[in-house]
Amino acid sequence: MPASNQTLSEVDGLTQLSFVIQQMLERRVTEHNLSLIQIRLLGVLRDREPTMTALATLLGLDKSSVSGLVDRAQRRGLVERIPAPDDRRASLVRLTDPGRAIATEVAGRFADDISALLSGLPRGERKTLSQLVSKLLTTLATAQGVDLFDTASSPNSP
Amino acid sequence: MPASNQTLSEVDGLTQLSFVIQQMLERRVTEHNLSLIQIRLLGVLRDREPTMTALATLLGLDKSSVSGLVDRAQRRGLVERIPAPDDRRASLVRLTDPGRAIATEVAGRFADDISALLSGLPRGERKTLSQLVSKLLTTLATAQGVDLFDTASSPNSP
DNA sequence: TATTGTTATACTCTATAACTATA
DNA sequence: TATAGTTATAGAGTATAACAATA
Repeated sequence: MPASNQTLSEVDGLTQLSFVIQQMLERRVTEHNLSLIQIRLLGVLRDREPTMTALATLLGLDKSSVSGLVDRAQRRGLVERIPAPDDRRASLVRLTDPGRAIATEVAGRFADDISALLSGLPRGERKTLSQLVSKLLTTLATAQGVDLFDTASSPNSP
Repeated sequence: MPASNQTLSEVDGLTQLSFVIQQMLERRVTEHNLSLIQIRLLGVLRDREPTMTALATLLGLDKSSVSGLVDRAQRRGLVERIPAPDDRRASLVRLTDPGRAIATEVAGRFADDISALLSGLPRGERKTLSQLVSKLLTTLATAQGVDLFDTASSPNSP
């Protein structure tokens, strides 16, 4: 079933907004000579020390892809591999202090960008927008069983 | 200056919404075994026949990157290079009929996804959300001199 | 001389398949 | 046998630098 006529500009608005936000993130990430996937790696490690396999699941990648990803991040001193205490086959991946600093800084600057974007609206409208967006996301999460509070924002279920 | 306390959940909501929308697009694109940049290429060609250099500007890429991009799209029969009538150095890039069909289908399915997402809100709230989003984008465009009506959604100015 | 486009080269990111070390 | 992780290989996507053809 095709989209109805009346929703066309609603569709375009949300679409363009999502592109604007993604571009803001992209800009902050490239400021640190990182890629989106690299910052996503640092992001999921902020509150986890997963095995390579668990990391692959979190990021929605094959484990071989994660091997290379972690290799490159480790070469830059952003993460480290430590032996898993209970399984001699496995490694745990951990953020280093510099890695954590970068993750925090990028997240902060990006949040500031969004705040600045929102500051274009008066307080009341901002509140209304926020409520509607939350409702949209809640409805979607209910319909699809997605966990909105997982900061990984990965396209797969844990 | 860091973000104010009260805007935190506003920031998260918009951020998550943008990720949800990008994932919807990503899913529609991979259904056709294409990448985001390939569908963006087809998208900008829907109403243009640019030179390689102009295409590079539209997509925000180096011309050498566009050479490869167009090569691969051409190999799949989605675009074609035609000689520029006035300059024997230049080529114009044009969508083929199959390329246009795919661009139209992906755009349509994606628009339907957004419509479905929005259908989670009653009509009045949808209208309000749309107005607020438009206002946000208009304010941003005014501040930055961006053309919101350029479907390329490219991170650079024409 | 300057511009248009391609090519050579190098790197990141991704997946599949084969491998090793351990369980 | 099964699982955790790496490696080999292949391909897309990107940029820089060098180049040929044309302006």
